[in-house]
Amino acid sequence: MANFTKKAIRDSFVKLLNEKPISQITVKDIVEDCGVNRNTFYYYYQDLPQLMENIVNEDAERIIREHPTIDSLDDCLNAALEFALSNRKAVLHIYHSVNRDIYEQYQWRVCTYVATAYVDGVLGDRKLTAEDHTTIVDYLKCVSFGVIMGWLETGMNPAALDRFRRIFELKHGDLEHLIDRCEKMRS
Amino acid sequence: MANFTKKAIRDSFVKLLNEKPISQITVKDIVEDCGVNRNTFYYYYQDLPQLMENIVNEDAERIIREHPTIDSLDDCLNAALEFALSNRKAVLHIYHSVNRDIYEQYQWRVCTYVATAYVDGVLGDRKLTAEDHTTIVDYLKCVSFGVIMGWLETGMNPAALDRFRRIFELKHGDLEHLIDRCEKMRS
DNA sequence: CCCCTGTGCCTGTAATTCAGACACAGGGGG
DNA sequence: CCCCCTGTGTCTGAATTACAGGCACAGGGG
Repeated sequence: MANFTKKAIRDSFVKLLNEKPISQITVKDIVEDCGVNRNTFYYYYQDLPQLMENIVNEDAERIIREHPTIDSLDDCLNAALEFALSNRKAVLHIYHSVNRDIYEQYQWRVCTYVATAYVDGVLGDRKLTAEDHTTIVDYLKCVSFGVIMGWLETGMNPAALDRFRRIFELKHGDLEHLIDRCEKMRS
Repeated sequence: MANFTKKAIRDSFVKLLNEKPISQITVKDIVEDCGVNRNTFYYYYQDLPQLMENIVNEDAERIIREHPTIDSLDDCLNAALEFALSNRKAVLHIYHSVNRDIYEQYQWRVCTYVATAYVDGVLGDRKLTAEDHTTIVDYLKCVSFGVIMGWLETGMNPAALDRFRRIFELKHGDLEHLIDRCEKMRS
C-alpha cells in the first residue's frame, strides 16, 4: 500500500507552500488542488498543523534512513540541508511563519542524528565516557543547527551557504581537538 | 477521484519503458516498481497491451483537449509531437516493438485533429465544400503524420526534427494554394 | 446583524486495494 | 522427457480508502 492519495495531499501542500505563506493556505485549497475529497484530508490528517508536522517528521525519518553512515563532513551537512534545499521557498515560508518551531524541531532531530553519527565516525576505535560523548555531540549539534538557522536567516543565499560550509569544515579540527582534550583530562 | 494508483501504474510503466524494450517488461515488474498489488493492476487494466493502448488514448485525448485552438504551424507540429518529445526512449521502444501500430493509431488521431483545426484556421471565413475540406485535411494529415514517422525513423534526431519542421512550414504556402485552387475550380 | 467561507466532525455508502488462492503456459536445466 | 520456476489471468472475500452530504460552530467583513 503506497498511499498515493496521502502523497498527493502532501505534494499539493508543499506546492502551495512554494506559492504563498502557510497562513494563507486552507485545507480547502489543498484538496481542491489535488482533486481529493475534503473528508479524505481529515481521514489522513487531523488538521493543517498536524499535516506539516507529519511532513517534517517523515522527512527527518527518511533522511536518517537514507544516510545510514555519515562518512564525511560533507555528508553531514548535506543530510542536514537536504530537506531545506529541495523546498527552498516552502522552507522559507515555514521559517517565517508561526510554525517556525516545527521546522526547528525537525532540523534539530536531523542535526542530532548527523552529529552523533559523525562524532562516532571520527572517534573510530577510541572510546569516550558517556558524559564526554554527549558533550561533544551536543557541541557539534549546536554548531550545525546554528549554521543552518543562520543560513535561513540570510534567505538561503548560496554564497552564505558556502561560507557556512567552510565554518562547518573548520570545526573538524576542533572536533579532533576536543576528543584529544577529553582523553587527556580523563587519563 | 483523481485515481493516483492508476497514475502510479502508468508512470511506472513509462519509466520502465525508458529503461528497456516493452518485450522485457512484465506486469510483475510494474506492480513491484510502484508497490501496488498485482490484482490492482488487473482491476484497472485487462493486460499489458491494453495498458499501453489506454496510455496512448488518454494522451491523444489530453493533447486534443489542451490544444483547443491551433493558431500556428508551430502549434500544430508541437501538439502532434508532444507525447513523443516527453517520452523519447519510451516512444522509440514502442515504435520498434510489435505494438508499433498502436502508436501509429494514436499519432494518427492527433494528426487528424491538428490538421482539421489548422485547416479551419487558415480557411477563416472562406468556405469549402465538404469534399474539398476533407481532401485538404487528409492531405495535411498525411504530411504531418509522415513527418513524425520519418522523424522516428531517424531515431528522433534533433537536426532531423528541424528539417522536418522546415518541410512542414513550407507546406503552409501549399495549403493556401490548395484552397485557392478548390475555390476557383468550384466557381 | 447577517452572510459567507472555512472548519472539524459525523453517518452511511461506494469504490478501491488487498491477501491468498487457482489452473495454465512457456522455457530452460537436469 | 519431466520437473521446476516464473509469470499470467482469474476468482473470492475481506479490509481499507474515498466519497457525498449533512451538521454546528467560529470569524470576519459588509
